[in-house]
Formats: sequence, structure tokens, C-alpha cells
Amino acid sequence: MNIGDASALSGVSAKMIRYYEQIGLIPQAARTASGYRNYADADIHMLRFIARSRDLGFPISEITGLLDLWRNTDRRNTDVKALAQARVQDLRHKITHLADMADTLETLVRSCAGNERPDCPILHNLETEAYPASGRCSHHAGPHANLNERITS
Amino acid sequence: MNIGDASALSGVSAKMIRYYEQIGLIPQAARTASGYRNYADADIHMLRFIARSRDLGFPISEITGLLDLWRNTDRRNTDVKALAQARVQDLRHKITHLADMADTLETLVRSCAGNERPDCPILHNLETEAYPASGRCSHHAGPHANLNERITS
DNA sequence: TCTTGACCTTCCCATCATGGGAAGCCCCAT
DNA sequence: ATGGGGCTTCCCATGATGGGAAGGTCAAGA
Repeated sequence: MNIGDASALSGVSAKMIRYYEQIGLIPQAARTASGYRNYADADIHMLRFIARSRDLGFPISEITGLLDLWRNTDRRNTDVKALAQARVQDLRHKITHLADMADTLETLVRSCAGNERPDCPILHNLETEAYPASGRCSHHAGPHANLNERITS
Repeated sequence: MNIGDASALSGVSAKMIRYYEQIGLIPQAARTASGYRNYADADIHMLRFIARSRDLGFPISEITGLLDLWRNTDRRNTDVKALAQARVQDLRHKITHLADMADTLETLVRSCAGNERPDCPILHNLETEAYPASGRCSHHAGPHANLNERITS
């Protein structure tokens, strides 16, 4: 099975399959004599596992661990559960943060008349809301806390 | 005022100030004879406006528009309100998506015994949940809908 | 005055997961 | 045998951010 078929069957783009191979998330694919990657059903299975993990918000770095557990029949399900729980917690943190932003903005939106005049409480807030008071985040997480996440809806 | 002072007063890192200048979000800073960037109070004001906008989840691309409105005293506050409303909607979408993932995962977590045995409903779900059925997202947004967001908590 | 250390400059690289596109080879059907 | 579509690798871009190197500048203290 060529990479195009593997992509169609697994829902992982060919680009991504090659990328996953390159970063070592999945093993090097078998090759035909002419250099084409060749996939078996078991590979499709693995690719779907990865796709589903991504859909549930696991970053690649954690999927490595999930795959190891998946393949290891001596695993303890506690270990899987711990990974999933950590992921849930992370998701909840992100949700809280986004909700805080949305609520603040919504309050501002409601306070803006929305007419033809230039005075706007939204701009006023952006202009004058204090730094470093009231929750800019430098004090507890530092600039290294990169919590970016794929949220391709 | 040097870039270090501007950074400390605005809460925007020196790196980011240079970056914002480079991408044209803010005008080229004045320079001293020796090439140092030189900032006035008005610049700090602007940088704080940007920082606050980022904190509320506006991407750089929208901050350009916000800055334009901010500087334009002939603006209509409807325009500002519309930008903010769109942002709120986007945030709510992201929240929904994250919450969906979290809920699914939490259900799986609860269904896992968490003992020393290898059988695990979480792995089972990752393994068998169908593609393309039940909500993989290719059908409505396509792979171009990049909704990544800075969520530096 | 000289030195030293803190600051500034530019430039390049890395992140994370993903896609775009070019140049060139391969395979199958007509 | 020819054409079109699939495959290969390689490079580049995203968005916002930081790290770090190499080198110039400035101010304070000896």
C-alpha cells in the first residue's frame, strides 16, 4: 500500500506521515525497490491511533508514550490513565484561561454603545488597563510556559 | 528611553518590541546617534495597548486594526465592537472544542480502572474509534482552519 | 582615564504541527 | 511510448516567542 492509500485510510496526510517518520514517532516505513514507502494494515492501525490521540489533544511528545504503552502488553493501565488525566487537566487550564479572556471581552463589548461615535470603552480599557497589575502573567509561569495547542476545529 | 526601559515599562519583551517593529505593527523607532532605539512615553502607551490586546486574545493581525482605530479619532465605536465580538466568538469556539476533547477524555479516564493490569479502555478507544466517522473535522473547516492561539497562562 | 559590566545592535536558529511547492523519478493505462 | 498522476526529497512558511553569538556603546567606579 502506497502512502496515498495509507493517508486516505488513516486520515493522516501524506506530509504528516513522512513527518512522523522523520521525527521518529513511527518507525521507518518499508520501501519498494523503487523507493516508495509501503504500508501494511498494522501501520494504518497505528496511524489511526495517532490521529485519534491528536484529536483528543495529545501533543506528539505524549503520543510517543501512548504508543509505547499501546505496544507494550505488559503495561499497567494506571500509566495510561495518568497521561490522560494530565491531558484533561491541561485542557481545563486552557479552557479557564480562554474563558477569562472571553468574559472580560464580553463585558467590554456589552459596555460599548456601538453607534457612530468615537468614544469606546473597549479602546479605553485596552489603553489604560494597568501593567503589571491585575493578572498579567509574568509572576507565576514566566515566559517559558508555552501552552500553545492545536485547536484546528 | 532605551528598549530595556520601554520593555520594563510596557511589559513587552525587547525581543518582541523589535519583532513588532520588523513586521510593521509599530513604526520604526527613533534612533540615537549610536543606533540605539529611543522611546518616548507615547510609545510605551502604544506598547501597553498591544500587550493588553494580546492578553485579551487578539492576534497580531487584528491588533493592527485596533491600533488604527485607536489612533483614528474619527472612528466609529461600532467598528471596535465588531472586532471584539468576533474575538469573543472565536474564543467561544475554541473553548467548545477544548471542552469537547476534555469531556471525551474525562469519560475515558473514569472508565479506566487504574490498576496494575494492561487492559485499558483509553487505549481501546484510541485504537478503534472510527475514522472518518463521528466528528473528525475534515468536512466542515478543512485543513486550512488554523485556530492556534497564544495561551500563555 | 581606563576598565568593567550591563546594555544595545543584528543575525541566525528553534519551537510545534502543518501545508505549499519545485524538481525529478516511477508506474499504469491508453 | 506517452501522458498524467503518484511518489521521492528538499526547502520554505506559518505565529509569536525565546536563545544565543558576535560585536558595538555607555556609564559608573577605580
